[in-house]
Amino acid sequence: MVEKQKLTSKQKDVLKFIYDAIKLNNLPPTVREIARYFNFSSTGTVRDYLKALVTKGYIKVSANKSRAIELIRENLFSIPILGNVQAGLPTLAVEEIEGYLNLDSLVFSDDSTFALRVRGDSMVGAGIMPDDLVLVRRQNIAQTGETIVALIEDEATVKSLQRRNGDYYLEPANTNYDPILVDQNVSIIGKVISVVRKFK
Amino acid sequence: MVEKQKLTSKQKDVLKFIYDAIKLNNLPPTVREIARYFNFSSTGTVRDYLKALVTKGYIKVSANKSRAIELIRENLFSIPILGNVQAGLPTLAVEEIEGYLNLDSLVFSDDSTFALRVRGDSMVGAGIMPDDLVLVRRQNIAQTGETIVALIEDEATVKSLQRRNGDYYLEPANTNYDPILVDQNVSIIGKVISVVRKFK
DNA sequence: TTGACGCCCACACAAGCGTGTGGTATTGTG
DNA sequence: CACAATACCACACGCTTGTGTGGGCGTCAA
Repeated sequence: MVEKQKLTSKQKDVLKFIYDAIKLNNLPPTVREIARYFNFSSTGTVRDYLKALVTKGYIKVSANKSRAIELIRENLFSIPILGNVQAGLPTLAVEEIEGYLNLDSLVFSDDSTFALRVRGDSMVGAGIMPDDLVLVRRQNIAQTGETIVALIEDEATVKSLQRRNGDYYLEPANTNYDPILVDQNVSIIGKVISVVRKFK
Repeated sequence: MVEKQKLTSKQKDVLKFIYDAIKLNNLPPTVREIARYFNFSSTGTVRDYLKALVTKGYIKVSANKSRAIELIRENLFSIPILGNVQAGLPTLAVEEIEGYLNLDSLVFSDDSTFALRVRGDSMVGAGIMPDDLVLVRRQNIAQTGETIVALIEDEATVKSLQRRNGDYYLEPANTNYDPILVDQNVSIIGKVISVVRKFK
């Protein structure tokens, strides 16, 4: 990792303005927008600041592109997954980051993906609780062991697909319920690709 | 709830390109960059697409500003929640939609939100399984009954905060484990706001 | 005292850019 | 059938934009 050099307070001001613009407007400022804000009568002044911020490792600018100021930091669209958490830290330490939670596949889902609110407790053993939301990709086949959504006489249910003695069963994860034989009354709607639970 | 208008597949392509540009380069594309990517020989074509995306409520553009394309997150990052599922439908019927799963809070988060991979089975009773990801909002206080992340001697753990006889306890949701008294060795890191589990 | 650096300025230029104004063709709906 | 929407096109206008080239003044370490 490149050592970051110290900024002067004015350079910090400029960086903060750029940072705020990106956060608030989702759009980096132009050279002239920066100049206007700081009452610089010359765009060259801004260029000097940007150059300083670049050489000190705080931003990245692409040549000949408008608004092409990039903050050197992690992506806005993902959430860091922490490997471990340390005490008393107000912000995150970079070294702790194990990866990033990427919800891309959900964001640009086509019509074949939907969410279903879980009713009943037949899958609590698999950590799928009542009122959880399961994300389902529509498909009418599934593999053994997968968690699926099936339709039993017009009722949607979330179960695990299992095979025993050549027959397929919808198996609950709760000993209070019995497995259901997959026959012509049962159709597979889709496969559960994710479980999401929100707390207030 | 505002009805979300459908996009054509080409419009979706354009929207995805914009989304990718913002995500990858942290910079919305210019009209001509979009035209170049799709081999449009006219910028007017792009304007037509942008206009369609605006009127359908997916983006917002500011006049006379370069790259001023903004994603409207509520629409982009949501998935329909179905109240019930009907048999044999290749696509979704609008009447079924109970609401929208908004992943906004997950996708766009500030620095105070992070994800933590759950280790151990102490919360399986609450549907929080090993290897699940919990989304945590940093805060050092919590209310009784909330699921929290606490630090016990430098080890992060997910538990339910409970109160008994004037004392606070970190209570597991697994009878194999005992509650832990909240004393000076225990500090609250944050509150679990969501649980996400992904299936391959 | 030389030079690097921070912090400003003026002016100019070519390319970049959003927008305006006009088209054509196809498709689906009332 | 008319009409709207979609999906493109050409061309031009004028503002916007990053960049080039030049300068000045002050500070601080070598």
